[in-house]
Amino acid sequence: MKQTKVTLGDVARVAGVSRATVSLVVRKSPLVADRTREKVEQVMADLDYVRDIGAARLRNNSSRTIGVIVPNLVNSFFTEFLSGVEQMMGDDDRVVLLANSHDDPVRQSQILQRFRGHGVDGVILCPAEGTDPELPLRMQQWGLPLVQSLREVGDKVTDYAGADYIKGVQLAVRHLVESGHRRIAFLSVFARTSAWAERMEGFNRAITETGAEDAGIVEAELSWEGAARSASELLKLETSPSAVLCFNDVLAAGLMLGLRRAGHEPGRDIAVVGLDDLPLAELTYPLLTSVAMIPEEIGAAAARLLARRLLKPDAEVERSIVAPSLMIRDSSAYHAG
Amino acid sequence: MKQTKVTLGDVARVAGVSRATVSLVVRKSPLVADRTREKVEQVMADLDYVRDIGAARLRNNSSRTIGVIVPNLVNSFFTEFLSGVEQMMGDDDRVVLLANSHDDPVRQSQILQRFRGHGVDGVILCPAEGTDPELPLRMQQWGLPLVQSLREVGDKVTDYAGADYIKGVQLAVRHLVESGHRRIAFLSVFARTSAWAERMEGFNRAITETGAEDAGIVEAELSWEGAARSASELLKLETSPSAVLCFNDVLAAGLMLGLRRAGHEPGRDIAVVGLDDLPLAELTYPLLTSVAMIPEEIGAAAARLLARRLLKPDAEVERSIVAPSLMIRDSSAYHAG
DNA sequence: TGCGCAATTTAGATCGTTCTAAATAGAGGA
DNA sequence: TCCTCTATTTAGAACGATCTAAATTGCGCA
Repeated sequence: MKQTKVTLGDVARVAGVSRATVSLVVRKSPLVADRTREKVEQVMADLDYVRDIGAARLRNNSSRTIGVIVPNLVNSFFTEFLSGVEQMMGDDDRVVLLANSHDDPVRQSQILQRFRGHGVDGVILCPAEGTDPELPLRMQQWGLPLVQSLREVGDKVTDYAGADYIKGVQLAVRHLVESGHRRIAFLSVFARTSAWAERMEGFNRAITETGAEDAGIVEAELSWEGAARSASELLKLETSPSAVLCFNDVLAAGLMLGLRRAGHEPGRDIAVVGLDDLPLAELTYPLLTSVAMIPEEIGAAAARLLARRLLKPDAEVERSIVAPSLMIRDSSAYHAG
Repeated sequence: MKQTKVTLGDVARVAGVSRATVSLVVRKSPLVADRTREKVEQVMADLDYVRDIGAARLRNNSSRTIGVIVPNLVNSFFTEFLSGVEQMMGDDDRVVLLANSHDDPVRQSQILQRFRGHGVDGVILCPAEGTDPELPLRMQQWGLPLVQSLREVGDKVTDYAGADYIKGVQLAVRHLVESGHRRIAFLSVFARTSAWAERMEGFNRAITETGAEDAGIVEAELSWEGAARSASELLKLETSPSAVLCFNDVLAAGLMLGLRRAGHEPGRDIAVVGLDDLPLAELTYPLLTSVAMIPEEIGAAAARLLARRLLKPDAEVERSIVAPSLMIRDSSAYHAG
């Protein structure tokens, strides 16, 4: 049933050369004569030879495999990110080991151990909430190249690919202010990640810069249901905000739902702005004004950073920050009242 | 910089036993004495030993790695599916190699070759449109266990995990008919996959069964923009359908958008029903009536099937079909007129 | 004390590839 | 013809685990 695998040795025997020569052909070495190469390639095709990358790695330490750890696969932000990584790595003939930490640092370390055992060449990590800031150092000691993305722990000790949320939040707030809004609330999340800190920083800066009023910060669970439930809390704020900026589009969409349930029409009675510009921003009603972060591009950038790091392990640490752009739609209108 | 890796031999030397014994401990064999086991485990912890799974596979042919190929990562149906696979495999201490075929059979074969080279234990495949029906046989010849999921090529020659779209479509149509709709159109897609065939079959059966009128079939590109563009075509049907059943929720959401752009209010002037019940079904306006397929569960089922197949390579072919359930919301109302 | 038997442990070959160091071939020059 | 290069090719030892088959240990009992 299970026929024996075709190995280098088989190819060598049939082609009448040594294993070493076939190995050179496989790796496209210029050392081998054209006639020999052609012959060997012919035999490889005839026998349907597939090089065993695991065995190769044992000798030369490159598995052409990288690991990616994301905190969830539900938010399409992460899956688009993943798509970017996978695309770029595939073009480079590398393969992606995927894992989901569920935002749990313990699970995350288990995954890293597994990845180590599989001999991945490097890791792209969006660190789980509560990740030990020492993790990057530990990984350095393991000799495991690391690129952080979307979130970051430690003090800029690794390569990093992300979006400029400070700028992104500023764009959103400026737009609201320019549309006439003065009292702006922020619908945030419980999780204390660098992604959270960055948005908070952006919000505070933007409020100062524009002279608008910080109408209060409400925290919700990171799901549309959580956001919908928080609508009442937002409506109860004694500042009665005329606009709510949301941590991301999932929250924004959920909030619009909750507002409508509470009898307030988003985009008319109260403005809602999201962050990330997920595809769903164009499917909600009213269409959601959001700040595009292009996660696919961030993923591709992370992949590029890792590829570079693998090539030059001692290169200087680099950061790749994708610029945000505001997508004005219908949810952010201002109606005096 | 890169310190040498800790190997079985290192552990053996420090613990004062042979490599073979350490190997037995690693594999939790009952053959080894308790005292020895404890000692070895202590040393493994002290030295931070990580077993090299690639090297192990070379000898025993199990990489504890499986490959998953999906046709895209944008539709959240596939990412939830993926999430189910990853979850189940992770619990089983296996790792997932992820790849995106972009619905291109050529790319798909390249990926399969890569997977072969990496020595995956098996593959979960959602075949790209236009996949050669012989593929499963070829993979069998390679000795590469295969579970198909969500789509299928060949004549039920492999294990398969999917949803019952025939039943799902029937549920949707019956619901529409019971609500008073008589003229029902179907918004389909260009791609001719088994997933397409199944829905068509379901639609035809349901029309016959309920005695409703097949108001026409319109095909669109599989994206919300494509669906939005197709709205005018649907509105031009001389049957003037009172309800449109859509291939999936992405199309349904896009269609609602297109209808509104054309001045028709979905859920009032014309009913819209989706399939899959993606999270976005609860974020659209009006809330989208849809048929839940629980992709995460399908993914888990696919993983279970593959695990079983790896355990018993000669077991009979098995199919695991998740039952659909109708989620009635606001988009499917009937307003006489 | 010596033997049989089960419980542990182990030496050494092996998986498929790459690397090192050296061998061989071929071409041109003296 | 013989020698020196350069261009190709190769034998054999790695890599880190597992497997096989055999060796060792220890215990109970005659």
